[in-house]
Amino acid sequence: MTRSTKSRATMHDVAREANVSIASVSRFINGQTVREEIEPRITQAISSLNFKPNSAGRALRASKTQQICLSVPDISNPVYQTITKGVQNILNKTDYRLMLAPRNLSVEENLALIDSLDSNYADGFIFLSLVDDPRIRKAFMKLRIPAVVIGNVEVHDEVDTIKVASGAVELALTYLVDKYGGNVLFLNGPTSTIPGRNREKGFLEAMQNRGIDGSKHVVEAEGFNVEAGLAALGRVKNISKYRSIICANDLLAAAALRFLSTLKIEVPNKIAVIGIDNTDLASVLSPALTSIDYKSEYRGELAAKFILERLNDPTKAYRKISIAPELVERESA
Amino acid sequence: MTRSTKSRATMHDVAREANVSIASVSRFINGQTVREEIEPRITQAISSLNFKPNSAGRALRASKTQQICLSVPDISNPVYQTITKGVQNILNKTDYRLMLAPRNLSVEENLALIDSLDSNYADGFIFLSLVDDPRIRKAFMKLRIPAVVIGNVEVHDEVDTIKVASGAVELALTYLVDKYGGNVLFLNGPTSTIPGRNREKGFLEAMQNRGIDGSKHVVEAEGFNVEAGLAALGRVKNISKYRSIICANDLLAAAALRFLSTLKIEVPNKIAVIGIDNTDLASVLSPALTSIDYKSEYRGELAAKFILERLNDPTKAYRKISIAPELVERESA
DNA sequence: TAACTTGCTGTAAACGTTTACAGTAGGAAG
DNA sequence: CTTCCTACTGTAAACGTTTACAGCAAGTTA
Repeated sequence: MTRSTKSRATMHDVAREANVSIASVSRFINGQTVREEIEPRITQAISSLNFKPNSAGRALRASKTQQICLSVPDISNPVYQTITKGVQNILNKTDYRLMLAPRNLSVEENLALIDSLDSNYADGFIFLSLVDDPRIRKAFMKLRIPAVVIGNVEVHDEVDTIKVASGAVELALTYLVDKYGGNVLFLNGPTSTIPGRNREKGFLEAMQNRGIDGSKHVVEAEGFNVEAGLAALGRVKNISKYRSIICANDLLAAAALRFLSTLKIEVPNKIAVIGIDNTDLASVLSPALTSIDYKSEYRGELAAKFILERLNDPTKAYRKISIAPELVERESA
Repeated sequence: MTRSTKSRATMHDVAREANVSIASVSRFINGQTVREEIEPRITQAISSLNFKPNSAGRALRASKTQQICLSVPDISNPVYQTITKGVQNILNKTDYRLMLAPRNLSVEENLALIDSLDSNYADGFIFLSLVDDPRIRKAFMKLRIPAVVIGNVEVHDEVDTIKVASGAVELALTYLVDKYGGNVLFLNGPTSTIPGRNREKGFLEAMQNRGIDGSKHVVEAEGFNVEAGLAALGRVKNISKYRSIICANDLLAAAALRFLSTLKIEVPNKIAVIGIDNTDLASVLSPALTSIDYKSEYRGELAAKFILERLNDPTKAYRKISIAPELVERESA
């Protein structure tokens, strides 16, 4: 059992076998009409030689790689998996391929990534970042391929952007206050990240609107993950004075559920918990997590659509989309 | 604010600016030694022209794309995310890029994927599949690039393979029987999949060894996910007669935890639960899930390493690795 | 009939690299 | 002095496509 070894057939071979010019073969493959008589000859030659067009040749000549680069900050966070899934949903229907950029990028690594896109290995770029930096802004200006930005990182105006409208925390707070009263703890992620800053701002404003100084009711985890969440909750003195907890993402909410379950504090009877993102995780946890839906799969789909549309028509006006978050009620609140 | 628009500098431009031949530029870029005098001239020209080598040109001439294609069946399953992460861990240290193939592939779509790899858009292929089929076997024979297979899908011998040694279920069963006695339910995924078949076989044999007919204690979910798991458990009559549940993966275990929590059956006091895969999910759930570690991140890393090593040295002997599963004790058992 | 138009064809020139090859300069060895 | 070697250089030919262009046959119009 040995793998076939003879070298690949090229378009020239197909042309010779079908007794037509290489140009006709190319045109046929790319869907242009050719003389009716030669069509079957080409088809036959292609299949008998098992010809597959060479991507590099195509890419070089046509300056199109048929690849889209997606950069997600952290593949361990289910929200990015869901976004990736959305992107795939769309790309898989086309003949574009998905390239996954490295994750966990520092500012410098982000710069290197954006820079490297100048090497023409992708036709479009979907960018997410937890961090914001003037240098990233600057690097984006030099980018020669169309880009879509998901999230609140600021770059220049000539990109499509997809944000989630502010007010997610307000939404959660309204729900909780109506149902359980005003005694609410906010479990945030690191404020060194964009979502951390925004969600904290959302919480403080929402509390402000109710005449409460929210800053005394915030605890900040060192990461958007379970471990950091548990550690942060451990620092809260007398947690049972709270009636509900808003968590800045679903992983932190999972931490809250574990923390409370360890203390035998019933959810939602004693303390209610609400997450943000509404990832797949929400319905996996027990009790199932009430969460603010950030429509991540949809945002991924939208990003992919925007890129494809712009590749089709580069003159299109740039779109700045804002998605409305929505509360999805399950068991935890 | 407008993106720079003039066309990219090529190696010719760099050569002209540095007043050397294009060959010298190429050699310098690829790390060969050049005359000491011209080195700074090239460096200077590259940075002043902001030159980045064109991937397509390189790929075409050198028949190397610097891309590895990874095919995972289902991005929603945390085990595949973890494998992906492992692959990234290794590739990100090199100048290879990661391509993510479409997910949820039927046999036909798998065939098309394997076939398409003939288009030279990737230098190597890491293959995982839930399904097995003689046609896949056949398609693999024609594959012209090195491949690594993760899992138990059978192809030809000229690939590196990474399996998990059988005995995972035996491991779980021994642990449970020792601790809680022999009253064990097995919550399996679909037996139309390779893991479903293997894990059921493992359970039946392990029970057999203890003189028990395991087949009466198996319930099969229609998918490896929470919803299917809940539905399957709903079909079990009088679940409280069991003292423990082995679940064929962590998602099914999450389903079990939710199911039991709804019925107010305490875990592990009344019924213990054990999962398989030991994904990130295990430590997110509450109670934290005891699970059989399949070392997915490591398997991903290994797969990437194998591919890279083979690309460096195609004559290397093919490796058939078997990883020993390991029980990781947490709270649920 | 002539002059256009339509619809297709093949030739040949790109696209931006890498690399085989021949050439050269300078030093070492005889 | 010649010969040989070492270490580098530039020229030019690939790699496999797409596509501008000119050519041609057949059909349409006047």
